[in-house]
Amino acid sequence: MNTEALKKFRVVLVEDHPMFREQLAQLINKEPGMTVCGEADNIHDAFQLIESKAPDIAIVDLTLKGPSGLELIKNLKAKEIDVPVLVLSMHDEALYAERVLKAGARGYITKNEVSREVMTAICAVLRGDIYLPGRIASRILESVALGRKSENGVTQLTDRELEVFELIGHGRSTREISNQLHLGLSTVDTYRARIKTKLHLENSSQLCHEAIRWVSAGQKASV
Amino acid sequence: MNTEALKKFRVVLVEDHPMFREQLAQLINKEPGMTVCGEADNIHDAFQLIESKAPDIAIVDLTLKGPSGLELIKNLKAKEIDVPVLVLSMHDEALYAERVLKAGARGYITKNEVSREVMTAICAVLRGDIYLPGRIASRILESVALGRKSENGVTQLTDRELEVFELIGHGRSTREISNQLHLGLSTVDTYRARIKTKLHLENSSQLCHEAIRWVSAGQKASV
DNA sequence: CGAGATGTCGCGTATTTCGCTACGACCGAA
DNA sequence: TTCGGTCGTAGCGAAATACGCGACATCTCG
Repeated sequence: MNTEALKKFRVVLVEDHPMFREQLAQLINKEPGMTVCGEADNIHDAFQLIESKAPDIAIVDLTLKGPSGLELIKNLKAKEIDVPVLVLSMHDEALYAERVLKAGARGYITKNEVSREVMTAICAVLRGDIYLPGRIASRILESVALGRKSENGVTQLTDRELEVFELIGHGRSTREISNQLHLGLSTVDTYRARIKTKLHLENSSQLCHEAIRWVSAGQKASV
Repeated sequence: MNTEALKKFRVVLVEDHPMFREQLAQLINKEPGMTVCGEADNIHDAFQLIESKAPDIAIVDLTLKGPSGLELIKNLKAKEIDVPVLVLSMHDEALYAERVLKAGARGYITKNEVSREVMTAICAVLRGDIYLPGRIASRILESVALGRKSENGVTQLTDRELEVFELIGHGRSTREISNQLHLGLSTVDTYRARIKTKLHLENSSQLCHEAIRWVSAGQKASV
């Protein structure tokens, strides 16, 4: 409207559901102090966009077609492009939150939030804060309180554990793994248990789930 | 605006992502000839809502927490509640479109559409037409034309089986699935068995593996 | 040296899987 | 209309697996 409105916060959206992106853009543009300065639906375009526009904040969906938003965050960090990232995810899981935070994101919200929550998060991140909904924050803090030495995720697995983890990710059963690795059944079982502990997984379904995601993500995810 | 606007089309929304629902509601209410007359985030509430309000159209998300939107459509049909349903799905696959159409829905669009496309679909369904984006329509016709013998795997799963398959793909255990779907444990077990047979899978590890592959591939483009 | 991490394994119980059976509803072909 | 097939639902019992606990030998690092 007037000249003083020039100093709006500039936002980049990275989200591959056009409809969702559109509405998110609308939500942001409606806000007097903000404006969407670019949109992308894959990490390649997103990277270039962020590099060229240097926005005040990037809102990134975690599950894009192609490489996930996590990659984008890591790439940005690797290239030392210092833009605060707010992750918008479909997954209501502390595990993902931890990873993206570790990768350098400044906030993690899910698509289950109402838009007010989203604005709150955006503002917090713009202010320089880190934003996490209480539900997820408490789960993360819990695991930290339980004596976690920084390193989250797969990095803290021992060689053997990782080996087993990857075989699980390839759809092998415990028995098959024990044969393939010439180990006792119970040994593999122990590894499974330890992996579950380290990765904060509840049961074997989740273990399987994470292992497969890990494997098909091509390992390059979290070095 | 004026009195003649009284005869607005009344819309019910069934969608469990608050943010998305909110924006969708706004989109509809912004339209002069339409108004949102109710919202629900699960099929139980949705059913009662639709029964009591008798809207001119229901826009239903396919993937809700609990039983899927497909169930809702079937229930409505079973009770002979005759409201046109427009399905809004995350999946860009003819597979789902076919199923919901067969169940009685009058339209199928994905969250990949821009909002104008959504309005187009709503209007078409209100007019009594069946609406399908060309991309999906052609794929359906194609498979019909091909006589349908090809049946590559997942296609031949029944609705229920597919539902279970997807939940497995999200890392849910059999127990969790039975709770979520309000089925007996053994029922879910039967579905697992049938899925394994149809997909030629040896054991639960492979089932899990395939399910997760399917789910994570399903969000992106398709065949 | 001693504490802790790692690789290896077993045991007993709780849970899950798996193969089989079953049954009503529905649907299409004979 | 009857027969055979599919679908959704569910139970049962045996076998397999998961899970929590403990154990012990190395190895490594402070």
